[in-house]
Amino acid sequence: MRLLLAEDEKSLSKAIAEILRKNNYSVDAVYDGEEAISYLECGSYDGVILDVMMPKADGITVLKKMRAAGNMTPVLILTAKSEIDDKVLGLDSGANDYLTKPFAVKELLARIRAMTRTQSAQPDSRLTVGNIALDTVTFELSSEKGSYRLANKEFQMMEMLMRNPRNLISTERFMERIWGYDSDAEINVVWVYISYLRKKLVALDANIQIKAARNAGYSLEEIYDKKA
Amino acid sequence: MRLLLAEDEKSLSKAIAEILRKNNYSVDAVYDGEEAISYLECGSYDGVILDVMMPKADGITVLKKMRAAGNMTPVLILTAKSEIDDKVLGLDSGANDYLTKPFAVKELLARIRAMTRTQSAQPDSRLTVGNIALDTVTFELSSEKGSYRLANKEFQMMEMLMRNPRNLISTERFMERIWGYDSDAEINVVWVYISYLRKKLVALDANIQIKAARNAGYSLEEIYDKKA
DNA sequence: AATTATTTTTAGCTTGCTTTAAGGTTTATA
DNA sequence: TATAAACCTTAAAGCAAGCTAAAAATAATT
Repeated sequence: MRLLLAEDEKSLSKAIAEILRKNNYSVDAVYDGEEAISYLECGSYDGVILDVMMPKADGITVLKKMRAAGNMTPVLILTAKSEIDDKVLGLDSGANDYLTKPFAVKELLARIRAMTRTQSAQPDSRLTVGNIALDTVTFELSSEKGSYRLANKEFQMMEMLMRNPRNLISTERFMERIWGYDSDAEINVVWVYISYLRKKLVALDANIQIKAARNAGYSLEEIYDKKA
Repeated sequence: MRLLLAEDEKSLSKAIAEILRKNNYSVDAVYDGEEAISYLECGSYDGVILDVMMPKADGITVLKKMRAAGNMTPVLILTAKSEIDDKVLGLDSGANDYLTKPFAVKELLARIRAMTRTQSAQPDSRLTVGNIALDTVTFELSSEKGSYRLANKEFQMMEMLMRNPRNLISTERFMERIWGYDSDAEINVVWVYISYLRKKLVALDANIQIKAARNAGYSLEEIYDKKA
């Protein structure tokens, strides 16, 4: 599940991002409204968390822009003020929910779950590329040959790959998304998981493979000449 | 007994939800009309409590939509105004009962009991999965081997599992549904009840089991290879 | 008030996911 | 073709999630 977090206060942003990652979300963190807008233009997210007070473009502006552009991704507004005006403004502009700071972590998680469940639960429960399917609910990677229940990190890596087939994803991007910007894990860990995934793909007799592009990253490609 | 509570005023919603949970209902709380509609689409409830004044879609609209979709779950309308017009409007649209705010807790409970008794008592008095049955009236979990009377929390956990066999239910979802998301109980408590239930299932010689998916949740699965 | 039933916490244990480490392989470049 | 850097693979150590028994706390009954 992919989330965009737009919150300018760094320490709060880091704390939230870490919590979300611990709860198996892939998080992109941005620190101002303009950044948020440009991230929303390229990436596809399952949910967006917007602070109201941000430099360059406030949360409501970002929200209005994305709705105007036809982006219906569910949005949770964060606001320090609990004034009715702000709430109404947010909801009128197309927010799905709001939360006033300070908030309980549990409540944030519950609201994100509710928001993403209601809006998008059904459509992308299964990702398929080639003869391989990934169930985003049960974490099962399967083909007609059988299936594996993926572990967490493994799943997130495969999810990123399968959501962008043929697209190059850099090692740093994996690290940033899944482990977080300031994680002290070695880059090596990505290689290890790539290796695990490849082994499973072979066992599943997949007609797709994870191709490495030296110095650039990885991409999911179809196999045309299975010489077996 | 599963209820959907749609009430946008947070503090009131929390209070009602807590009271209902204390009275052995499983409560899903939502805070606007759209959420209510999408919850009604997926879940199956024994009763619905709808506030009239809500953002995005008011209670009457929600009610009309669900009736139009053929959903005959009993509905109790909550309204702050005591005007006849509102009441009539609600009942005309297919509500089973109404209550004007403020109301006495006892009255709310009595009305919910009455409403659910008349309309839906019959259909799902027994849930069965595999060789195991759960009586939702007497709280008895049974097989041909014998039966246990489950305690409250135990029952609610088993009910959630048996209503969605093979489906993954996250630990947080259990917490949210049964304890409420603002409960301060440790997540641990879910593990404890899972353990109790498993022990009983084994004693009942069940051909179903509760499977854990690390970091994801639990699911009720059939056992194919009982090696005994 | 005492007993019993239920719910929650505690704590030690087990399991298996995650990460590191270490040695191997490939590819680019001198 | 030698070297280095990037990448691959496996095994094992480290660590967190989950399990369970038992005790403590709370609620319901007698």
